[in-house]
Amino acid sequence: MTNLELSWALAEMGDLLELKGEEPFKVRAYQRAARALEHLEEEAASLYARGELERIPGVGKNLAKKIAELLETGRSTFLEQLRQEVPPGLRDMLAVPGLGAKSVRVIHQHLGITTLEELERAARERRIRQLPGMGSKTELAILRGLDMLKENRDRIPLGIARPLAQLFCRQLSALPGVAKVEVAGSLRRGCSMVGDVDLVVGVKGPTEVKEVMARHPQVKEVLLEEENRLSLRTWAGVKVEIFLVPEDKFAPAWLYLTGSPAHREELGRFAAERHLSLEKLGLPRRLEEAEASFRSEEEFYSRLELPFIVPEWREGRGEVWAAREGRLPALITLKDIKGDLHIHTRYSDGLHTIREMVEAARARGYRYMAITEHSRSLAVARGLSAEQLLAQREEIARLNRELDDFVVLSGIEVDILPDGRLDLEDDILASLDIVIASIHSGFNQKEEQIMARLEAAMRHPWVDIIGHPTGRMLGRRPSYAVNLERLLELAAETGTILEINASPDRLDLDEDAARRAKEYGVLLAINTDAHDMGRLEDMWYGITVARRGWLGPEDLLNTRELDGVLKALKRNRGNGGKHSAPGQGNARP
DNA sequence: GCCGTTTTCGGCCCGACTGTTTTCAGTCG
Repeated sequence: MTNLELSWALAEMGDLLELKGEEPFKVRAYQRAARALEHLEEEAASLYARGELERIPGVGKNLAKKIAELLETGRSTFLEQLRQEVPPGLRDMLAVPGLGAKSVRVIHQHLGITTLEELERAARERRIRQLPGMGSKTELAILRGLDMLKENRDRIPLGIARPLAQLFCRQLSALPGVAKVEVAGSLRRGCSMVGDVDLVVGVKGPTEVKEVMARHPQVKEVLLEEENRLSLRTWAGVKVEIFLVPEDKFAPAWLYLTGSPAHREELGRFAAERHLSLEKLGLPRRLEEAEASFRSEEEFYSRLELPFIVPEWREGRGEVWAAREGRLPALITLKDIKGDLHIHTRYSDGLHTIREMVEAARARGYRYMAITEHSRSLAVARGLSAEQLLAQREEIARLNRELDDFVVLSGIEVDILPDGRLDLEDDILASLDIVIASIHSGFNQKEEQIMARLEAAMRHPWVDIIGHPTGRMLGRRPSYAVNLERLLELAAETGTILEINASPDRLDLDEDAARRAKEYGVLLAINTDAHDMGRLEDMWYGITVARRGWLGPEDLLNTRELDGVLKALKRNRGNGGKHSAPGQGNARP
């Protein structure tokens, strides 16, 4: 059993315990362990083999036993018992914004409701408002929340779809008769939200792919089965489409299934101009018509005298002609990234120490990183006071004296308070190497107020970067009332860098905003906002956003060497290009 | 249920916001 599956199991136990009314700290212990497993460097199975499960942060004797059972048997008697005790639909109800475990319990106990459908009916029939502690507003909030869920139904964030796809790919690759497995569809194109997980399986001879997948422990039901196609739904509600193709037809099928349809249309128009037809070049009109016409996508594109167009660009936004005319940006890859400028550690709400995060960053080949904890007002994240921040700066200075091939920048993710002030004094901000300013409160303010806060931050002499500029949480929370054009205008005017927050929960700025930013000449930084070592890997998601936004390495801050990064910061340009000396209280630009 | 540079018990993530309420409970970040 993989770490991911263990994590899912523990998270489900946590949810079910919470629905049972267990004490919050116990529930949190399960959730914390689930998170730790999700991003563990090493497979839990090998830790188990060495008897070291309890080295996982948040895993003690009890959880180690439960994990061991899952690893040994693939099952958990505890989880199965919980599933018996708590109706499964209650867990779905937790996903309704505004509904927590307490309310779900009240609703279940009084009305016997166990599904989202029953919940909606009860709300429409005004039966929720009669329950203790609930009123008409709660009832309306539930209906609104259900609407939002429906909108997002069958839409999964990339960050959930991708690990699941990788898991299935690995397992399918190991089956006899399978030559090759790849992801296709919107997931391969790197869309932030995807409808389903499309997998293309190239087969050579008899295979049991369909049989194995139909009884896979992650699979809840088989939606459709055809000779060369299997459609599934997982327990987590993700739709998975598996397409079986003969090995020699793999490339055309993969190209076809990757899409997008708009890209295929654009290719068609481009081909027509040249009196060619896509079918004759080997791209089928329907999957069933795929022939063994080319062996790689590169080969197909070259038949059209085009350079290879990466999946992230295949959206029918003019990429074909741009490719032809050499107007596509240089392809950015993970190798272009020289450092990560938004990192949390145990000082605030991160999981690992500065040293551990540094080691993880060095292992990725980075040259630098910025430690940017939350500031004081974000108490939930144990935000740092000025004193704690200065102590941390000392530790960073000591570490830097030790390191000869890596630099740790001392920074902060300072809160932009509801009134537009920053959460730390100017002289503190001035003494740091880099300052990210972010909004974490007052999400419901009107556009005027939100923009006034962002403007104040961007005009602030010591704010270098605006973190997750729109505040959206994918599939969970819309952005606050940002006027994007005005934001970009201000960023350009003030020389403030905007973040592409690479956390798959956010992807903020998104690809469209990133593309607009480039037009405004605004510099962008891809930051992971990592709270543990494993999540440094989220850089991949940020790269995907950048590619889809047609950004090249030159449009980004952290593709530069450290010297170039420092020179691009507002604080080091406003005063004649001199780097600010820590603690000197530099003159304002 | 986890954890420990004062602890093997008693903390642990706190405060704003909202709605349902006459003083607070639940949710969320």
